[in-house]
Amino acid sequence: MATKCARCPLRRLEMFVPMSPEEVRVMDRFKVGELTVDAGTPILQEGSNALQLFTVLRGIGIRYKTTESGRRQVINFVFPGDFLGLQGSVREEMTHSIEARSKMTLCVFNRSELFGFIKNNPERAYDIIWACATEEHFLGEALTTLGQRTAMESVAWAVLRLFERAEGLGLVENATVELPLRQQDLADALGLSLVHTNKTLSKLRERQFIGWTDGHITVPDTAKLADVAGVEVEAAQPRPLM
Amino acid sequence: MATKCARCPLRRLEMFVPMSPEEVRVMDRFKVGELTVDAGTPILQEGSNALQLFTVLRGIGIRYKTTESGRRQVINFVFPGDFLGLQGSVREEMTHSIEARSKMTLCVFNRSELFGFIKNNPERAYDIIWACATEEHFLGEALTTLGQRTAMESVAWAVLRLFERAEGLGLVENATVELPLRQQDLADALGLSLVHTNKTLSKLRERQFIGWTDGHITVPDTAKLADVAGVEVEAAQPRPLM
DNA sequence: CGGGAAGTTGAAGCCAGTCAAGATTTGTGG
DNA sequence: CCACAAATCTTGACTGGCTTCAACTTCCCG
Repeated sequence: MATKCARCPLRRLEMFVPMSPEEVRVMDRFKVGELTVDAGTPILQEGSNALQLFTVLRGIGIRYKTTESGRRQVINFVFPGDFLGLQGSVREEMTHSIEARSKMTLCVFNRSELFGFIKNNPERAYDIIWACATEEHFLGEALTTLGQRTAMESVAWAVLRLFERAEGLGLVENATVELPLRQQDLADALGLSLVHTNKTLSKLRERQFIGWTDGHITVPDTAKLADVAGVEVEAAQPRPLM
Repeated sequence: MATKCARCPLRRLEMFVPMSPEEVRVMDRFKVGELTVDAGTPILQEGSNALQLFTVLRGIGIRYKTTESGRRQVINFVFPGDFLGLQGSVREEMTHSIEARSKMTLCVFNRSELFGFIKNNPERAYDIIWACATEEHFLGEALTTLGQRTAMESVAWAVLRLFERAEGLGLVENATVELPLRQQDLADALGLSLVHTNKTLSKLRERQFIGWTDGHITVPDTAKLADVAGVEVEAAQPRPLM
């Protein structure tokens, strides 16, 4: 049985902007179902023209593109509250793929109803714009990382941002998150080889800036890690939840 | 005297989605003025909280971020029809700067009126989402370029995409565009050193894939250049014009 | 207990960065 | 209109951070 939006566990989190009961009811009507998938399942495919939009309720995923030469670029990591499939709805087709990294639960919406929904709910249109602008901000930072930072700075940056997102979602206990990511995912996100990513992680571990064992990431001091990365710690901004 | 939207030279171009006369009138009321700046002028600053939104009417610019260590990452190039300052309107502040590379003319809108405007014009909300999703698509491709492609592929990719955008705007004559970009801009966009960018451009010139002299870029055969870059030629999609 | 996926470590080579100097173009004031 | 300065482009030589190749370890699951 699908979760009622009013009972959505995410809405209780401080990081999400509250909605009025009426607004929640509207979301409930827009929602057409729920999808649960296992780790490793593709959710949206590059080049496809999916009929659905999703919001992540539970679980972690990755967005990635594949080049003609068979290499893979991880664009971003997907966390609960993220909105998936907008590109496929607004443009002709998806330009990246999304795959589950853990078991995931997704709220499903009909793409064909999107325009009508926006028309009647301008606040939600604004929320979508917010999400999109935020994604753009992140990608700009990622681009700067790949273009201008050393491997050491890049890895520190990526671990920091992952940790910060998890923290906002209350997934951090004892300065530790469980994230089912492989070193290969991180390497592909940063444009580094697996070998070099591994060696860089080792150095960061050695110097006690991070812990990364067995899918558990520890950051004892985000300020110190931010310093290694050459960036500022980013305070979690309240975000809208669709 | 500010140009009336009904007489906007961009609207005549095939690449922009037509608007009804009434829609154009609404845009005209939203527009509060026009801004003309010289090459080199900063238009929006990273970290600032600008009160204005812009649409580019004429001229070329660059978006870029600066790192703490003083390096510069060019995020994207700005062309006529582009919408500027959305991030500053929706989020707390701009996360990148925008600077004119040629003399530019911009249509000015009030940021404070944006929400009301969206509310009353859901088609425009959809257009903003479209623009944002398209930017996201581009940034994903840029990320893939920096992360996975060689210098030769990267430079070919960048020149190709610049050329394609210019072509859609009717700026290409005899397979040539005039773009007031320095090699340093291209280098900073691709995360390459100026020296290596220069040498790579030389090779592409030698092999007749491109011409780049004196701010004039020539691409005799986009398909061949796309082949070097390892990407597909991207057909110009019709885009909304605010 | 065997096999595959993920992580670890060492060694060798190269792509791209850095340093340096000169050529060419552009701008500016006398 | 010339002279000088500043910006941009070009080319060569050297260096090093990261990639690639390869082997080994650890962990898990049937």
